[in-house]
Amino acid sequence: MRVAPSPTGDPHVGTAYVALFNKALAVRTGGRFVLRIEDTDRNRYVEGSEAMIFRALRWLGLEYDEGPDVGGPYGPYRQSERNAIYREAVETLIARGRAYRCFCTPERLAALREEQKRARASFLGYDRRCRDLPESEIERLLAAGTPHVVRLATPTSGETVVHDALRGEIRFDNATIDDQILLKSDGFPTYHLANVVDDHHMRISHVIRAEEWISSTPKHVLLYEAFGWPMPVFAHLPLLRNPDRTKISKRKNPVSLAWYREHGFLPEALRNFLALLGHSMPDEREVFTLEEFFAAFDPQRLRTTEPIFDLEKLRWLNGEWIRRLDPDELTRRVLAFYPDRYEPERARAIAPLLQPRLKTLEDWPPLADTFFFGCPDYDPALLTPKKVDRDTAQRILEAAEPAFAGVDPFEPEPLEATGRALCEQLGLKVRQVFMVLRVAVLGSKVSPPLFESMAVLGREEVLARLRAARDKLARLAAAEESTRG
RNA sequence: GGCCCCGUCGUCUAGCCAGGCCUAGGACACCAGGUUUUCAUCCUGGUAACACGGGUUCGAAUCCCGUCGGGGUCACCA
Repeated sequence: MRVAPSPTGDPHVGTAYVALFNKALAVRTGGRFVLRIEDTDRNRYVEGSEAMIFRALRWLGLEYDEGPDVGGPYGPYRQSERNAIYREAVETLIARGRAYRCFCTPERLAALREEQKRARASFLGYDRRCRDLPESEIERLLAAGTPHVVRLATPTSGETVVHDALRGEIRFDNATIDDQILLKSDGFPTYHLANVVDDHHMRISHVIRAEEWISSTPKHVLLYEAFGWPMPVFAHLPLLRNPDRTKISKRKNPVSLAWYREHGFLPEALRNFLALLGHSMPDEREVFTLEEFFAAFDPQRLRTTEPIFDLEKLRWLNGEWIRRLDPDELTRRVLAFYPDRYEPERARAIAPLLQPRLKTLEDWPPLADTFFFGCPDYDPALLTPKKVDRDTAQRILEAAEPAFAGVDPFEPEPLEATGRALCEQLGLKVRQVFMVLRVAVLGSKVSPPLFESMAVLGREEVLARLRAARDKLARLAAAEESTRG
């Protein structure tokens, strides 16, 4: 089993999806999971993206048994380093008459394509002009150093049958199969050749890849046959979709694995979510670990209908995973996510308070910052919520200061007792009083539980904020007074 | 357009292979209620689907055919 991404930019969520199921089957069957870098297109090569692929797969916990940076018995695992193998393979094919050299220029091919399109030809593809070039002509062109490619000589009649483990037999009329280019004029192989040759040499038993490859699979079958190699098992996973059901794409949906990491998604949640798309657990469980997934993975339970990547459900799942984290672990994740921003001990203290309130790690700062960087400069109007006029708010704040000053120990239970006594004393509703205190102490109408928060802040800080709130209210009153006057 | 794949609530899915247990179950989202100190968590309930048409059968979401719909692919990219 293998995953074979191209180093052409940010590692793609589809790569992780395919990797996950390949790895799952490897784990289930005791096979090996291989990472191969398909870097045969020098134009699309992006510096550094290979390292990003390594990192992304490890981040998700999809370690590979063989790969460019871990080695293995069938390396090298980078196609750009395997050119001699492909050239030899191509020579074999030519010698057997299953491939041929083509000297047509890209310009001629483009013109050909144009013409076929204009004529609404049912077959779009190479017209095989070079397929039966006389030996002498080939010699002459070769001697002249004419650039050329090597093409697969597909049968012109009959049909090629692809056995897809998920979809059964898929039949293709050979007349509709193009004479695919195998070796480009720059000497690099195309995907089709390199993929087949490498899968064979690397002992890949199951080719599990995305649905978009179905239509080129007959070419691969033809290649295996031409080489006389045993056929691997093919299985095509459904393509991940945008909300409009088109193939998942950058414009319509985040596809970069780094994006998910950088936006506070947990690897546990992302891989759990991916596993949910296209495969179901026998007991219909939706939240499960990688290990549980591997243990329960059953190729029979793979689906072929194309799933829409629902970010909302991912966010829900991420929240589930955050809630499952041990508070110590949540703290570690947060500190790693926001390096050097939060004091660790206090972060640990509020972690259990914020835990049920986070969907992603990005939800942390708005709730947490008030515990680290002082009370935010909130709108004084927040101190007079519904059913609380200014005088009442003033009374609450004035009474709160001495009341909380005397609480000892400064912990949630006694603080709450004091808070409730205060309500009684003022003859006000808990709801009203607590909201005013919440805004005064935390600077927001939305916060973790009030008294737990106060305990974390400490007596001095709480009293200071209470005083500041009182001043704020007084200034507001004065301002209104002068406006009126 | 040719070829190919796919079609159960808005979304992810169970059920389909081995037809009756399905007045189609679960989850997300949404709506309503409850707990609560705000928000969230948590709990309860609700709306909501077998694309359509034939056929086979005592009986079809499940098997067959067709239609329609969606998607993929047709590069010296993978």
